[in-house]
Formats: sequence, C-alpha cells, structure tokens
Amino acid sequence: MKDYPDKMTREQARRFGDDVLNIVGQIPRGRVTTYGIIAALAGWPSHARMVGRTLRYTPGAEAMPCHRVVNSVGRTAPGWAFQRTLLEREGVTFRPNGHVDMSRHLWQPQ
DNA sequence: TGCTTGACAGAAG
DNA sequence: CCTTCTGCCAAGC
Repeated sequence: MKDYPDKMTREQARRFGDDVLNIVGQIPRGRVTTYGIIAALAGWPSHARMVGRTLRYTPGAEAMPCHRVVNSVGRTAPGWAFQRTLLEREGVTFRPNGHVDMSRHLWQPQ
C-alpha cells in the first residue's frame, strides 16, 4: 500500500522548492513550524528531509525566516547554534532540554 | 548502477 | 528525557 507520491519530476521538484519558500515566508514572528508540516502543505508528506535540503542549499533562503523551521520535537538545525538566538529575539522560549516549547509556539495555517 | 549522506519522523526500550 | 533503529528519498560519488 503505497501511501506516498511517486518520485518527483524535475518540474515538480522546482515547484516544491518554490512552495517551501512561500510557506516559510508565512510563518509569523515568534512562531515556528516543522519540516514535516511544510512538506505536507507543499503536497509531498514524505519529503520532510527535502525541505531541509532546500533551506540549506537554495540560494536566497537566508532572506527567508528559515530560522523559524525546526524538527518535529522542536530541535534546532544541527550546526546552526545561532538559530536559537534568532528565535529568542522574537520571543520564542526553549525548554530545559534545549528544544523549542512547541506547545506554545508551533504554527500551522488554518 | 549501487552505496552513502543528511536542517527528518516516529516508534521502541 | 535520551539513545538507537527503521523508514524515507533526492543528491553525490
């Protein structure tokens, strides 16, 4: 029972990238969302990892509030400690274990 | 063509 | 809460 889409075509991958950036741009200040949620909103639920790759390697992603994207348990991106500072600046609180307090800041569109 | 790498997710212990 | 493992899938080599 295949419950995920087939492999992306070049065109679909391009559109996926655009959608990811558009969605990231909609995350409100002081809120965060996850790679999985973004992938699902873009129409490819099983591509959470590709969302991360897009943000990491797409030129121009730095101009987006990509620091508001964390993994499903609120962990910040590996190798980017400054992300925490950026989030704290806009009021995002962290738990003792170093994860974002998701119950308080998780955002998802209607 | 086949194996390895990840800004991931979720379950198990 | 943390570690480990499995599933996932485009990219790199």
